[in-house]
Amino acid sequence: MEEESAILMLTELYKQHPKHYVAVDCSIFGYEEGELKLLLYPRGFEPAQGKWSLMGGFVQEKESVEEAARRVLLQTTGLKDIFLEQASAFSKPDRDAGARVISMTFVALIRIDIHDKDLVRENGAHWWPVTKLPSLIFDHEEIVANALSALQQKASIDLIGKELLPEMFTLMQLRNLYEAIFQKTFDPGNFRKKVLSIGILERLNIKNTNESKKGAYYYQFKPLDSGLRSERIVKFP
Amino acid sequence: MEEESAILMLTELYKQHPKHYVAVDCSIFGYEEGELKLLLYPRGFEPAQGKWSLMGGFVQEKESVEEAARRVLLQTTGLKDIFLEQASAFSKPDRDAGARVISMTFVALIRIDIHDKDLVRENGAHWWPVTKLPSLIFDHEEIVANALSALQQKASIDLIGKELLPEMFTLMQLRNLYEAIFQKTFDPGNFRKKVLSIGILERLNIKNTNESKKGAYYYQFKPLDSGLRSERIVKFP
DNA sequence: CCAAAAGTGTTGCTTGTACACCCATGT
DNA sequence: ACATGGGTGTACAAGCAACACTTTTGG
Repeated sequence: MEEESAILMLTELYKQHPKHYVAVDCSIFGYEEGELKLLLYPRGFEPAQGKWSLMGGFVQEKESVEEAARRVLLQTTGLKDIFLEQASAFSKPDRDAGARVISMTFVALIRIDIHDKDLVRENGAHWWPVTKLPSLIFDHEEIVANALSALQQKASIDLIGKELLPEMFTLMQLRNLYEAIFQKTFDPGNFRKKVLSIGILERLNIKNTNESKKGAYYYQFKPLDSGLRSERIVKFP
Repeated sequence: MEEESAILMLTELYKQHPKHYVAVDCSIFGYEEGELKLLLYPRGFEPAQGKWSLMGGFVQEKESVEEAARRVLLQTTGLKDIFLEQASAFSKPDRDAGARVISMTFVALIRIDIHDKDLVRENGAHWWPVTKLPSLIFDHEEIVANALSALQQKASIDLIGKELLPEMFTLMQLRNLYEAIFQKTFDPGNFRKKVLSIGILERLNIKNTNESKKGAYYYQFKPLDSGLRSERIVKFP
């Protein structure tokens, strides 16, 4: 009773303060045809018709911002269990033309080879190479720049690829992914040695003979439960 | 006109969604007597009376979350122009007993030697060594853990100290700060060489003779405008 | 045969790390 | 005199970058 009335008082205290719309905006990255790509949606209505936009949505009453972001991703790509990480909050009072909206932004990594292409097409969405992005709505260009540098940061600490590449991949494919993320080339020999030295890749006895004459072994990430996955890279680029 | 009515429609669209209280919670770090300390406020009322809490406040209509955080910091420490950086958002629907509150958290670094001690005392606040923190309200312990690792991350990329130490400091003082942040010792000789090799410190012709028999030169951070401050450390700990 | 990628090896440079060592001085 | 921190030097190991070289095979 004591306790309950105390909470009531607290609730009263809060009422002096304004409430806000809270949104999530997701920078959804994928990798295809040697390029890092971003999933964008066209705006069908004014203001800013014709401009492109990150996928987003509003945070509802009984969900955390992460849950809201996962809901949005499921709705738009049909995928559960994808990599999702908080980036920065964007909150300038006038950042959205419609109303004051505080946006929590996320970085999502998706395997383009398994997402629901029909669902994406249905929404009019399009995968844009990050090197040739169109003009974006509101402050979304700033959000994307922020997401990209968060992605680079992550890629230089952890070996990513599980989230963006197919189950099996060659070391050249992994290197091309890293070159797409950092927009620079890596020495093939050194890249191979560094990546293998981490010890989280497993060579399969299958070769890819499409992309080279000699044929390159496929690799996969060791299963998470298979004992020792040290996981850490000290520094990448 | 076209434009205005379009914005009206947009505003209508937003109205389907709930609004939320948005708060900022600041992990305010300082350095004193060889220890890294966190500024905490006692809760004078139920629920959770007697527990301690981070300094926070609600985001108002016409301010960004950063502006809200700066406002809170000014109110509680009397300091403007302090280092402030976003950490993570915390948003579980039931994280606050009073109501559903979404909290954006920040890391703030302040120089204990110049903050307004009276103002802090007035609020009943207390500087706690991070190694001996009391029990905190709600999810604030999780927020602090997150802030601490963000601080370590930052300290390993940039040379911090300007934000926490007095204008002039000896290299031992700087090393002690880093030892407090990482909770490990650093080799004095190696630390000195590494830090000086960055080239952003300037030796003064003044010696500190209090803390050692021989006396140690004071250093300061080179003024920002003095040409080349490369600023980057590759990796610290 | 030749181009192109796969895969391995070598070498030199930079960095980190663990120390040893002398210096200055207050107690 | 000696303990304490200041400051410099050295020696070894680890990691990285540049690049040479061999292998394989489709065109």
